Amino acid sequence: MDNLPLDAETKALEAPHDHKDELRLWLRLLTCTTLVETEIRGRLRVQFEVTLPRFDLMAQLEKAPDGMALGEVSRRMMVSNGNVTGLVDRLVENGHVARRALPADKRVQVISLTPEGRSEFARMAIEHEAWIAEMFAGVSPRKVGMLLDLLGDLKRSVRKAIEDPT
Amino acid sequence: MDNLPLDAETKALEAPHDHKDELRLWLRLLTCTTLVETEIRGRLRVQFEVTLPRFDLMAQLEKAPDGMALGEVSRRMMVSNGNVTGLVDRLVENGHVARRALPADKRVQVISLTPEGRSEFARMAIEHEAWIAEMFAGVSPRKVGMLLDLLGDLKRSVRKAIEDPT
DNA sequence: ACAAAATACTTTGGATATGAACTAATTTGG
DNA sequence: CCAAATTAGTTCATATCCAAAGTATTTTGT
Repeated sequence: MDNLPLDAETKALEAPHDHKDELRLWLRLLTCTTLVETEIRGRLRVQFEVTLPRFDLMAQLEKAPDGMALGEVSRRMMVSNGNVTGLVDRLVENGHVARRALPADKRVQVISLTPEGRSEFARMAIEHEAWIAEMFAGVSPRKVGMLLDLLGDLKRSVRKAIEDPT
Repeated sequence: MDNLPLDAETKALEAPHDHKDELRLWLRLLTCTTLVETEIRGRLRVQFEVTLPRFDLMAQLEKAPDGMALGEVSRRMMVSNGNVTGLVDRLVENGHVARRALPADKRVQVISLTPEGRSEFARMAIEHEAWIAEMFAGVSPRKVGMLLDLLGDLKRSVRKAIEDPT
């Protein structure tokens, strides 16, 4: 009934683990993200009367002083084009963002922070960084470094699985 | 102009790092989560015509054979009460979930999977686990274990920061 | 007992989000 | 050149999502 040696060898070679740990890891990753995101969302709303998606969009623009095409924003934020259109509409309306058509290619809308948007973002970004530091304070710098590395591996793995036809 | 020894000691004692790594870690965490979430959402839609929030809710109910109060679902999913109300409405409508009032406390709505909901979820859960395994395949089991530990630390740190008045 | 506080959920109004269909502008192939 | 394909955004319908206000029910304090 039992031919243990063969089984053991098969086991060792074929790495039979059942992926429960991977599933647990995914759920834990999601929990961490949701916890941080919910807290940040609330603080941004209370202290700056801004939503998280708007803050994220402004953060993208801060890194591009010469402005950025909507499609580029959409790719970087990993959200749909239609989503960005609406987000930008509201940010233009409240004066944080300016949009201009590119003369060379009239399909392209380039957006950038207005001076008011830039200074408002600067205020928010300082607080935002402090909030993250506070929430991550219980993890040593060494462990933060390890997490950066390991999540880098994870990111590569996920991207590969998504892009490859398999 | 420079009293280096003092500065150096102060530096060492007061942990002078500037939290840039923590910020990078947060952004990387968010990227990983978004990548996985977007892919899972798409596959659930194409292969099972179900949305991710509905899948998540059904996953909660699967773990509670005797049903669960709406508030408990809301807490576990970390979403608002009103959100759950609408989600359950639609899941009841399509026959995956049943709701009943608790006789002992008429405020409480207990929901549970219907037989159809349970078998449909079983089909989806098998695929779902395989998708995660596929996406995480590039990370060794050892690193998966390390990530589980480190994200456990992170989760505790974030929870502490959120709950404590500081 | 019973008014006040707390609890469980629903409703409401507004902001995200998506995918698909659509419009306008540019590139490409022949 | 110019029709066909591509590209960049917008619009549309629908589904989340939240915070705040509202409703019904139960518990509490006295």
